[in-house]
Amino acid sequence: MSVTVITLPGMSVAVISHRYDSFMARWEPDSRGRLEQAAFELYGERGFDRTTVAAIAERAGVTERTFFRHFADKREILFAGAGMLQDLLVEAVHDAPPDASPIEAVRLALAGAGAFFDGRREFSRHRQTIIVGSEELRERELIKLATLAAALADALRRRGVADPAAGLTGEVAIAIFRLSFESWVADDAAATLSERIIASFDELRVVAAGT
Amino acid sequence: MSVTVITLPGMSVAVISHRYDSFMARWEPDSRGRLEQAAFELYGERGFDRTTVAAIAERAGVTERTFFRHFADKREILFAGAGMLQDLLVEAVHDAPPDASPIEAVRLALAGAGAFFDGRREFSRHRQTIIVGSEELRERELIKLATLAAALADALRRRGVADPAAGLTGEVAIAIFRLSFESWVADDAAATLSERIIASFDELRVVAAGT
DNA sequence: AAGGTGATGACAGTTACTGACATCGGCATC
DNA sequence: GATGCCGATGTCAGTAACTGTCATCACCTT
Repeated sequence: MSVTVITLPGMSVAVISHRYDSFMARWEPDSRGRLEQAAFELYGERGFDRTTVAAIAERAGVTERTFFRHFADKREILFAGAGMLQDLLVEAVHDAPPDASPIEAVRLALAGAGAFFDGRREFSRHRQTIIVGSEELRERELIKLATLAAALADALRRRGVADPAAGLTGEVAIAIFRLSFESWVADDAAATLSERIIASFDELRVVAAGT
Repeated sequence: MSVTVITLPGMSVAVISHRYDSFMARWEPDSRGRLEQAAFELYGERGFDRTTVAAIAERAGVTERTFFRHFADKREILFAGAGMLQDLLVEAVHDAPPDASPIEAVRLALAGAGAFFDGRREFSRHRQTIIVGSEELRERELIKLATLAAALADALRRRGVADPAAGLTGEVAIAIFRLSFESWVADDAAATLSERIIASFDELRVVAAGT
């Protein structure tokens, strides 16, 4: 049997190709996926702080030790998909038209990523509710975004963007993503994430000019 | 005897006015200051991760329990002064000329705060070395800065700045502060923090215009 | 059939943090 | 100057997040 787990921010799809195992394996397959689901449920039910790793492991039918073999710590289970978003954005920056300015390159990348989230609004909202309910989780979210900003800056440097501009553009891009994302999950208004991102870039131009 | 502790980011000065106590108090005074110093030393010697709270408490001559009465957790001891920087900046934004644009207001505030740090470069460098050496500490630093960004945005709203602009300006200001601070502690070049901050705002105008 | 491998369990140990209660100098009040 | 409250600390037991180490055993390779 082969198990392929596709993980996106907070969401994982386990593609289990049941080659119809001769009989039964020693353990239920996809313990990692079960852990993710159990954690997501429990964090939603009781909140992150009042959920123990023991409870997650129990619901998933494994031991605590197995939890820590799959996830570095109790928070990381909610961010397992962050690497994928980063790859997506870095690639999009890399693939932007060669003559696009730095800000234009990240604008295109973020708008593209926004489209990805637009189909997952309810899920994103649930996840965001969990995260904002815990200081620890917000810390982890911030460091993931900071890493992302650094990766974007690197992608820009590989496009030939010089250094004060590359770092600054990366940081600004992430700030815009964060603000747009927050307003998108908080509002019930119709605007999509992509639209909000694009509007934020316009707003940035106005704000930055006002000196 | 009266003990006044003046705390700045990572640095605390205990002003002990020895009114020459009748005799000796029950414990050595300023346990909080001794804890800060012990922690700072040990984090520098062994790194944050390999320093236990027990070791800090022992060097400071108190019990572990006392550590946690003064500081919420092992990281917070390095950030006890963050509130002061925030008050400084918020006040500076509040006091900016009424006709200053949002970006101009935060620019003035940050440049002023930069001047404050300029006299503490070696100390800032030491502290920064400790922080970048630990993922946990970087997380804490990021959430402190995010809080600061929110406080700046609030200060701008009180100046009458409308909402997409206020939030965005706050975030951008903090991004600039962070980048400038990092380059200031990393470089040996002569430029002061304030100068770097001002240069970053100029850079921002150029970057943001390039759409 | 033999042996290697990978995912898991079992279990003991460390460390961060919390709650509850005891202690006792200093100070205000009487 | 005796009484009593207060605030900072100590003491101690407990919880929960992690880590290191070794055992187990279905599966795969040879």
